[in-house]
Amino acid sequence: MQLATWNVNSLGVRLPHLQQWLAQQPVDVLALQELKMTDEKFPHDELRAAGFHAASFGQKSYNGVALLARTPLRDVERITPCDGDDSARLIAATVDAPGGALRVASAYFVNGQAPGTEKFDDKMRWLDALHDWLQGELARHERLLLMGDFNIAPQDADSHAPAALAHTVCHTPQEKAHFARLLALGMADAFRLFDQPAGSYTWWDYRQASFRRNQGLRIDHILASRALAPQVRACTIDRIPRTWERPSDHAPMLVELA
DNA sequence: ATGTCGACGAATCGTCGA
Repeated sequence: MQLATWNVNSLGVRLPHLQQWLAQQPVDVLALQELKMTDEKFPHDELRAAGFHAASFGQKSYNGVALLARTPLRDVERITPCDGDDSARLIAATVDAPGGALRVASAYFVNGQAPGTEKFDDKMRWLDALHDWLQGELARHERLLLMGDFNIAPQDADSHAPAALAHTVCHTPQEKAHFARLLALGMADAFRLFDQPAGSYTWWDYRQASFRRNQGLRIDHILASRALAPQVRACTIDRIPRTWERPSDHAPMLVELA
């Protein structure tokens, strides 16, 4: 069974990319982020034609997440974990899987702009709230995958310039501590269950020819619960869609479950 | 610091967010 996560940076613009990718990629479940559209505009017909059931949690202009699956999505929840923040950043659903039902979530974490800004403080609060939601969700669903754009590069190996960028967004000790707290709930960073090539990233800035120079960050992640981690067979990043015309700035990450 | 994108409103660019 193959699952994946992809920040498409506007589904309106990237639907053709998504269709092309799905046509050549045997994924069973896909978590999407940054739809940048309302649920009314979500392309259910096109995705049904591609063979997928879908549930979206969209909003105008910004944010927006979705889950796609070849089998029906059950018990869909659209979650705003942080009091006072109604942005569409988290959706969860249950899907059938070989080893039993699987709870999957697609998350678009607050970006945070820069340490010291109000938006960074918002990010810290949202991360706290996400932690508490995940703790509860794990109590309800032993077999759980949290997939999405975390906007955190958890280790030095996850940044092309860990020293120079140490005090910038996605790199700060506070953000890394939040990532560690999520792992401490019993989650495994699926990508790091395996030996990986150096310079493995999921996001490259559109500016400064960052992709060509592989100046990226690994900020998109798939976390597997304790019960599920032993079934993870592989975790990879597909850089190919980042080479296409008018690409998303993020590449998809895939995980294979036994 | 930012050379790039994308959405939006009210322009055919400025502003915000990433």
